[in-house]
Amino acid sequence: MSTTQKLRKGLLPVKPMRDYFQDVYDVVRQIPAGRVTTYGAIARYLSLRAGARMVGWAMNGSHTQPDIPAHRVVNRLGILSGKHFFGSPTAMQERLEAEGIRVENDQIVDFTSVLWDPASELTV
DNA sequence: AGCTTGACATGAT
DNA sequence: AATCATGCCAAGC
Repeated sequence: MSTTQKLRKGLLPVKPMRDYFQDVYDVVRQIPAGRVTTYGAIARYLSLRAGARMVGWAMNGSHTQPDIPAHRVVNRLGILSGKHFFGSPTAMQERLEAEGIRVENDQIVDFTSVLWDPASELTV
């Protein structure tokens, strides 16, 4: 059970806020290559009251953690909203394409078929 | 010590 | 159907 989930159930007295950043990273790390997920999906899976925006904020710190495939997280429309935060404007797209995901005009082609929803794919 | 601003999402208009 | 408005919470200013 994640730290956030424990907190929600009252199993933890307080939640150091950085911790749900870790939860987010843990989920992101589990995204299979060639699949993507959304900020909202992660937020829902972790029962984050904070919502999707905080997931995005969490990802802001992901560059410190090397093993985070941040390029596999996009917004609910399949748009590469975070590409601006990669080294080059095309880095995110190139990484996705390297995994077999087609990207057209900053948007993932056939988005729904590559979508990986942790709530349904990751057994809870 | 407020006020604005987000790698978002959803409900209301 | 397509905007507009709001919730969420942390940081920057």
